[in-house]
Amino acid sequence: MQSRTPASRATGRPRSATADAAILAATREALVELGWSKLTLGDVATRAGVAKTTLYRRWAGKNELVVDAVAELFDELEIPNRGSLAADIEGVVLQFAAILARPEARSGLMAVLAESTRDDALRERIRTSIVERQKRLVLEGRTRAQARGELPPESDPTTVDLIFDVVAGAVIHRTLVSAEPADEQWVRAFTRLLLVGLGGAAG
Amino acid sequence: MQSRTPASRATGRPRSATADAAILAATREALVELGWSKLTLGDVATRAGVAKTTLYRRWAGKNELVVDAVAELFDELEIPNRGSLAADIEGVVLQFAAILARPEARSGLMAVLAESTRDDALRERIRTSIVERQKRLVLEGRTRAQARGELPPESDPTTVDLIFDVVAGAVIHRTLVSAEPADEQWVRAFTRLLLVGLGGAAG
DNA sequence: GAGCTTTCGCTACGACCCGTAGCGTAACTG
DNA sequence: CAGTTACGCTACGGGTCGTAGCGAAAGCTC
Repeated sequence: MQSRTPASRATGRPRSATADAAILAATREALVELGWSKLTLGDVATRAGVAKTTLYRRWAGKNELVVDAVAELFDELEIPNRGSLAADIEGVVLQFAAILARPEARSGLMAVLAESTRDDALRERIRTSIVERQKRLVLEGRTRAQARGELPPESDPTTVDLIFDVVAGAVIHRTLVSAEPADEQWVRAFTRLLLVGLGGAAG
Repeated sequence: MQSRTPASRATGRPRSATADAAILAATREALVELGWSKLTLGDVATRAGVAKTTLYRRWAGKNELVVDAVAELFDELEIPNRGSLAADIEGVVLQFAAILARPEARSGLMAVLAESTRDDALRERIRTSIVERQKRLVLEGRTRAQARGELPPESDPTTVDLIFDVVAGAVIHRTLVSAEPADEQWVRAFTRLLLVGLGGAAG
């Protein structure tokens, strides 16, 4: 998850785990107060109570640091078992929306995504530490729905990717671009659209 | 569209329209070569062949400049009339994906969106100059589909916003986060999902 | 404990970019 | 012509970057 040397040496003074947590927390705090562009590593170091050099020993730069700081926010996501596919979708989308409503997630996530368009290593870091880990939610929801008979037992792997892009993309666009809350009403309408399509929904 | 004084004065030396175009083109060029974070206004000025002070007289900062530079890319969007709602959607989504495939759109758009989470004026600038102008495509497509009898003649205004978030969000997430091309195959699958929903599509 | 290794906090540094001020010149109006 | 505004250029203080060097601290092995 971090950029330390692959095999941790058995000898010498070990790195402080407390410092790691303090730095990541300070990064999120700075994201809230300053946003991405005005966030400086020197400021983060001061907030965390560590030296600037300590920070540079662990992370290559601002991008990598913010990815790790933001990734922790998404670890709490779980898909609830509410008895129906529609209810399960609504539940997980609301959780996702709640995370994106937090300012440290908003500015941090979009900024590192922007940087990742020009940095393949960074994009891979984002994919493995944030994006790909949440696809399990789609897989789990589909498995449950198939067991209930709500979805055909087919299993095209590209369909999972499509659904993930649609769900995550819609929520992100709603909250970060349109800047409107993804509240219960919106989530219900979105879930209905996702399940029955434009033809079945109110046009 | 730019940050000049509201009423252009009748007296004095007029601002060079050539310089405007050169600066915006230079900004896109710099976005391609350097990306957002390494783009400097001094460099843009040099590329455009103007003085740095000239640039600061017209734009308040990097954010506003990039918004204008990127906004021009989206003006070419049109929804084609292909005879069916599905074909119309596929056509406009492919156009949208083609724009997002360009590096100057990728890094520029995401970066200003990230900044807009902490700057209300910037978000409003993005909404009026980029986002809101493309909602006409959804409205136009729906009107056509209703005339063809493909959609009920209802007209819930929030549905348009929902569809826009779903379409734009999915394409953006596919191209910028998943980093996979929104090619014809993907667009066809997405359109089918949008029209008939999860129940009708292959699960 | 002694000795080794690595991390830590601290200071200092050159390099770069920021955003603005000041100046003389260019372009356009009445 | 005078008046007004934009332009190119130079220069500046202020801030951040990322790194180097130092002595001290914190572990591990013997």
